[in-house]
Amino acid sequence: MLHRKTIVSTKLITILKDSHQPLSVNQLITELRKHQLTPNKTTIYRILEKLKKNQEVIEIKTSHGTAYYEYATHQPHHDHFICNSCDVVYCLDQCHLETNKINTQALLPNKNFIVQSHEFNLHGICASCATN
Amino acid sequence: MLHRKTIVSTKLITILKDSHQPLSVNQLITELRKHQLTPNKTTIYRILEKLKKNQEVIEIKTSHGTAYYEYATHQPHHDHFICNSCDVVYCLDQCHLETNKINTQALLPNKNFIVQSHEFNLHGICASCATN
DNA sequence: ATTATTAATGCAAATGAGTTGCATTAATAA
DNA sequence: TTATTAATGCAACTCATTTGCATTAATAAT
Repeated sequence: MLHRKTIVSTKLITILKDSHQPLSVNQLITELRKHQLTPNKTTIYRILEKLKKNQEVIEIKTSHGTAYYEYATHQPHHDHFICNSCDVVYCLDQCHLETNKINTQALLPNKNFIVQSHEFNLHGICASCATN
Repeated sequence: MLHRKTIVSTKLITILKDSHQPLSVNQLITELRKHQLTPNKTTIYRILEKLKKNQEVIEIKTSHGTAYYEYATHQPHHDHFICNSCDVVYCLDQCHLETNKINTQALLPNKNFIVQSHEFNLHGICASCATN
C-alpha cells in the first residue's frame, strides 16, 4: 500500500491519472524521464505491484505479452481496443457485458465454474493509424 | 505452410485435433514424449507458427504470459475460460457476441477504428478445482 | 533408385518482460 | 536528531519465445 510517498511514485501516479490511455512500464519510464526522473525499472514494477494490490491501478495484458497499466479508482470496468499497428491500448467507454446485461454464468459448461473476472479486447487498426 | 510432412508435425497436429483443450508448448512436448518423440522446443514453436499463419491453429494468451494452441479449422470462434488455479484453458461452446448479436463497431470511439479480431476470456476457478 | 534441392530440425545464444536477493538510501516516526 | 524500515538500485535470474547457423532429412528431379 505505498506507505511512503516518494518523488517517483508520486509522479508516476500523476502520469497515470493524466493519461487517457493505459501505459506500459517502458512508456512510464519514458514519461518519468521527461520530468528528470530516471528510476530503475524494478522500482516501477514494485510501485505498480503495490498500486495493483491497492486497486488503484488495473493491469491489461496485450497479446504481445506486455502489460499496460491504467489508473482505476472510481472508474467502472470497461473493454479495450488494442491497435495492431501502434500497440496503443484504448479504453472503451463501456463494458458491453453490462450494457447488454449478459450473464457470464450462462456461458459456462456447468454450475461449478466460478467466474472471478473477465476481459474483452478488440484488436485492429486504430483511427490514428488507419487515417495516416 | 508446412511444406513437408514430418513425424513430429504430423503427430503434433493429431494431438491438437484430439485435445479437448488448448495446449501450451510445454504440454505439447510432454504429449509428444509419450509417443517417443523428443523434439526441440524451437521446432515446436516453428511448426505452430506455420500452422497459425495457415489458420489451422489459433493462439490464446493467458495473463501468465504463456500461449496456448487450439486446432481451429472448421471450428467457429468461441470464448474461453481460464482457470486461475490450474491454468487450464477451457473452450466455451459459443461466442457470446454472436449469440447476442452484439455489434463491436458500436463500442468504438469513432468510425475510423477497424476491428480485425476480438477475444473474450473469463477467469476464475474451474469445476475441477472448485470441487476438489 | 540416386542425387540434388531446400525445408525441417537441433543447439546455443540472444531477447524481452518481469522477478528476486541484497546492500544502500531516504521517508517518516520517535 | 536519530532510529526504523520502506523504497530504491543493481546485478543476476527466470521463463517464454526468437534467431543464427550448421546439420539432417523430405520431396523433386534425374
